[in-house]
Amino acid sequence: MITDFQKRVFIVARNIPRGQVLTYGEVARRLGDKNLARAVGNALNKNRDSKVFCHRVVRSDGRVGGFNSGMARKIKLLRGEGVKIKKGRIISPFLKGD
DNA sequence: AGGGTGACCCGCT
DNA sequence: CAGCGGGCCACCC
Repeated sequence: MITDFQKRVFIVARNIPRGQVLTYGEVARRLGDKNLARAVGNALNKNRDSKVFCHRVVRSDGRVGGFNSGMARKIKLLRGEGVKIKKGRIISPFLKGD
């Protein structure tokens, strides 16, 4: 059973353009509350059917974060979209590790 | 109703 | 860079 909250998270994740990433915190901000970041991860984790785009959601410190199907897979998907990942860190001007 | 969990975030040391 | 601690939230016993 998917909750209304999970639905909103899913919608935001789906709207992330290919080759681009958003942090859990940014997703939370889009939902209205910065502090939802933790709950966002929780939601994505439960939504196993949506594993297709949830890989575009990463941590604010530049690390990829987790993935229900394994983060190795997550990194592969991101690389496949042209996202640069160096030593486990995503290269993006929006993230700390740039 | 109350406590535990987790794909988090921020600040400080 | 690596820990630690506190805060926040939805969800599941």
